Amino acid sequence: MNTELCSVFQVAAKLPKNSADDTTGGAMRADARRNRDRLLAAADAVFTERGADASLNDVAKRAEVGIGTLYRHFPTREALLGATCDERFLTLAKQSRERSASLSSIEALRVFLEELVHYAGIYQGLAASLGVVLRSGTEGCHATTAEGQRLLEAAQREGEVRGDIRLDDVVCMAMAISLSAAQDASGPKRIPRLTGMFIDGLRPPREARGTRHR
Amino acid sequence: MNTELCSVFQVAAKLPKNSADDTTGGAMRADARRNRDRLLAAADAVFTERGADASLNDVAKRAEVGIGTLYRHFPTREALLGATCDERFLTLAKQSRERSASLSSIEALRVFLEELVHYAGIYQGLAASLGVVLRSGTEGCHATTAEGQRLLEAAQREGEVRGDIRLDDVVCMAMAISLSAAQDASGPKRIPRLTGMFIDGLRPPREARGTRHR
DNA sequence: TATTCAAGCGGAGCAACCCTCCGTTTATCG
DNA sequence: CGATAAACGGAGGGTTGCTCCGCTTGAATA
Repeated sequence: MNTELCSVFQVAAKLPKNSADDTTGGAMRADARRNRDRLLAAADAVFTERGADASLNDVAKRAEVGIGTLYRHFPTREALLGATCDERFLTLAKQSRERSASLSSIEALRVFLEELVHYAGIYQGLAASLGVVLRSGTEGCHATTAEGQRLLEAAQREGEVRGDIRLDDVVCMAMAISLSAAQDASGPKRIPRLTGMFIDGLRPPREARGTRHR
Repeated sequence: MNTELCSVFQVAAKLPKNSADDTTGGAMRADARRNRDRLLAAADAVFTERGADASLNDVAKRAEVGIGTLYRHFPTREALLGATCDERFLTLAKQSRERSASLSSIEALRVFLEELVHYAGIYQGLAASLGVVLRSGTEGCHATTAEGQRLLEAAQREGEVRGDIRLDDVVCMAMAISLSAAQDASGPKRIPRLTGMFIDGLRPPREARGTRHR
């Protein structure tokens, strides 16, 4: 069915209480917590190595955990993928917030887009569902979209980006760039150039540009 | 021509002689031709119904043909997908050639991209493998990539598109737009805007633009 | 510390799918 | 009408997804 691509992360809500690094004073048994963490680490390794559709048996094996345990913690592949990426998106958002203070609005947006492209490429095949992923509502994804929205609006307020651009459009760009970069060995080297190019495309006609730089 | 273009046609050789509607005075046995046609019809039906990653056993069953026969005619899912889309891509290329005579180079490229996005959506989930499908080597896929290359080079010659853009990049844009549009109900309406946005990103900085218009 | 039991574990096992291999059938040609 | 090579078909081996259920164990309680 088509749901493979689109359903990524929809299931987010069903996950166990505590996120990977938790601290939500969990009612979770110690061995369960341990296994969950091992699974997340193993999943990250395996997905990195073999792509987002690697065998879940491999993940369980690498975690030295029964396959049943994997499915109890993460009822679907999407749930596992979601939990695995969530942390990363959390740090993406956080780092962007810190960094943006010392950058111009358009430059902050550019770096954000570039980072998004990188994150979309951490697992082979993840880029294709990036849009849905970000809409999943998990903590990290929510933080990332909120940050992107913030940067976009700031750039628009300053007249550095056309007013009719939406965050979805930026996400779509990230998908395209990531897909393009994944095609051949020289891809990664082209990311900054492609990113800069498309950010340029977002700018308004020169005569109408910039309340700040004028 | 440049090596980039070559990558688009790499796999071309492996397919059977005659394309879907053939007329290449085939050395193909009558039963083979018949089965091939039935397979194409069945594949189109099944892919339409269940998406581009439907079971190939189902396709064979619907065609009332052994699974071995399916694989002999179409060694990979992409080959089958490519052959199934072949006619459509053929018309895409043809219409683009006709249309482009009365359009500016950049506008012709924009419409081509938009059309490509539409074609990528005929089967649910086809967009995800659009790049591979276009490389399947069927006549229509070849015609479409050739046409895209032609439009791209024309726009570049006129200084309307940056020289370092490759056809692969354009295909990736189509994939991203199609995937993005497939994500929600309002998607299709956003296709023209997204397409325009990407085309804008392809243009060179304004001061360096256009040998023709000025 | 000993007892208790639900939460958690693990992996056998079934179903679905992909794809190959090879014995059988048959279209075509002389 | 043979002869023969092309084409057929589906059994079968390998992989993966996911469930189910008997066994293990953490930790609450006394």
